[in-house]
Amino acid sequence: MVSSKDVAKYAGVSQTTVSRVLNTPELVKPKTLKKVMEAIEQLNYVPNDIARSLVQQKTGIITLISGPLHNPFFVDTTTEIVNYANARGYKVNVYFGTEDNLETIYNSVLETKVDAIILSSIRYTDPLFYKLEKLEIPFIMFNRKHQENRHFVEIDNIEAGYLATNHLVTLGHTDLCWIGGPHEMSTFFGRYEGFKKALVEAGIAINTVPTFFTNTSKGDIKRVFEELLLLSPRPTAICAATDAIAIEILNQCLEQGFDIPNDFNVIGIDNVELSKHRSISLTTVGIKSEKNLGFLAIEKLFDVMEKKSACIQQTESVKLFPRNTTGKKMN
Amino acid sequence: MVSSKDVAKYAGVSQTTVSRVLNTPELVKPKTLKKVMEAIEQLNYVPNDIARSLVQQKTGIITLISGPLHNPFFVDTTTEIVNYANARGYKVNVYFGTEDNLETIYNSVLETKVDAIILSSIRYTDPLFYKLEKLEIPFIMFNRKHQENRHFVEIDNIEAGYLATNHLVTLGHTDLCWIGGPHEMSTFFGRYEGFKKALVEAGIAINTVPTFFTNTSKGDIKRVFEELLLLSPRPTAICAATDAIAIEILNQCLEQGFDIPNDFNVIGIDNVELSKHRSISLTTVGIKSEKNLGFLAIEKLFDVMEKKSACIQQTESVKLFPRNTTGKKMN
DNA sequence: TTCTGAAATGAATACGTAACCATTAAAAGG
DNA sequence: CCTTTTAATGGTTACGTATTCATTTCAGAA
Repeated sequence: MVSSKDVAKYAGVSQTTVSRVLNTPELVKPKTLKKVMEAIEQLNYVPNDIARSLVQQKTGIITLISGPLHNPFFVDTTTEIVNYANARGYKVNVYFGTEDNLETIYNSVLETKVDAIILSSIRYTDPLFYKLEKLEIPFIMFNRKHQENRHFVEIDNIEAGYLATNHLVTLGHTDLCWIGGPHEMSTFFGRYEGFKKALVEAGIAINTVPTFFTNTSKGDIKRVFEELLLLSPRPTAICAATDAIAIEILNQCLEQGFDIPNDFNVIGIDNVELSKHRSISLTTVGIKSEKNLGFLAIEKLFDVMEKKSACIQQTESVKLFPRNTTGKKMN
Repeated sequence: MVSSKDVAKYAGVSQTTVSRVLNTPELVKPKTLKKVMEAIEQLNYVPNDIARSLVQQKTGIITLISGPLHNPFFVDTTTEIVNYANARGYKVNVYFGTEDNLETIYNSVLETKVDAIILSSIRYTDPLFYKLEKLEIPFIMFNRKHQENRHFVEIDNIEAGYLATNHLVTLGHTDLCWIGGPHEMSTFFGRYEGFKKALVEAGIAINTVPTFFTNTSKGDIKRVFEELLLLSPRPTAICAATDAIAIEILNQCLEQGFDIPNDFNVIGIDNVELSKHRSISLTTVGIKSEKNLGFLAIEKLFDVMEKKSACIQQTESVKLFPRNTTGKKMN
């Protein structure tokens, strides 16, 4: 491998000068500059970014721990995060966390020198949070947040759950049901709180309403839907905690020959890009901002990296996006 | 930052011994081992992977240059590639290439020390290929290939185009049309060749068949669809070069109030996960293997990294996946 | 007890760069 | 022409690890 020393020797200058040519060319005489540039060209020299990282104590890498891409929410956020970071000259180490591999990922990440970390997969009481704080590098959580209430960008989950549920109530549904995920995640917890709040307001007794707290894999949701079909009275409206769940419920409904929204109303939360596709056209609740949560988070993360902010605590307001999976209840 | 030297001092041993504790613990006396382990614990020492990379000349990083995730094909492949590499202990630097940023990405990648590169965005005559060969690190292209015909995993694009077209012909369609992308990409080129081959066999004159070669952004496809609606005779069957195109065509059809498959038959190529969703249920042609192209490629890349293979040249066979966007032509 | 070989440890160095400090060359001022 | 600045360059070191080679320690055999 050809190093800056080789270039220096070839050009008849010191390694220091070669370094200067690359980093502060205005400090080197035009004639020497040319000489060195030619040597670089001749020898096909490429600076070693690892060595640079070592001496500068900065890697130019950001770690992203995302949820899996079969959840369309993470398709949207990963896109924004990676593209934004790249545009700012950073590389992005991407991980897709699931139940199984999360511990492994955390260990790997904690042993890797990076300039910042952005993650979504954290649980409300996750000990990882404290390890991240110990690392003393900027980090931010998007979507989910931690009980310590620091370093996060989220949507107003309670309001989101409330708006979604309220929409169904307003359409005349009284037989609702809830399909959510584990309450160790702040998103599922908050959205369910909103669900209950809307039920109370509507005068519906919470204990009469079927609720499912499930893992969010296809198989799990399929099982939930099968259970749901056995309920009596059968719900006419399904409130899903995320678009990902809602979209898989749609899949199951169609699979079984049901008609949406006539047999079931379905509403989600997140307003993912895919929900806008005319084949899906999912009614949902999502962030008011034009930018998605991933974008907002990475933007804020850079603020922290540049010391413009110290600690991010941001909750974005939400609104309803009515589409074709919900409609006035027929009798 | 606490280094192995600090640990050494604290434990009263040499830095060499600390290094041994981490890498070859069987070579160090149990008593010393314990002493050092405790020091590591006490000082909260984490090895610096950058320094390690520098001395070992290997980074544990693989670069992935993928297409954008709004193309569902890359959702599937990115998932497999990242997860496989992670499982094998590698980190993955992810880039999403588009027309605009590809040059920038290439430059960044060429200046970054990594252990291997996997990419899909290459053009048939892309000079990048030669630069990659010069780097002398393992690399592989998936989906698209380069004119040099080395280092790739692809599907049989000609056969794919042929099967898709033939399916429409068999259903009784005579007014076909083709929507593809720029022919500098081997995928689009090959699939169109298959399209023509099937037309010839069906006795349809190629010059009577409308063809669109477009960029694959939503806006571009919308424009194409609007043009298509003005054609006379209006095509009854649309052959899209990729599922991504097909799915956006579906979106446009529904947007305009058309019914699928009655007003238009639509077929894609790639058999992406999303095409299986019941709301989409896209007829398509895809790889016969259970594994997707991304998985096959990353697997092969590891073979190369481990010197099990020198140069990959793999073309996977394909088959038809009939679903609900095509059907017998009604009169 | 002494010798021999293996086991355990340490000292020095390399990896390739940027940064700091020292030095030389050139330009400006009297 | 000499002095004083300023521009341009070079020598040396630090970053934190793994590796190579040399040295010490120790157990077992003679």
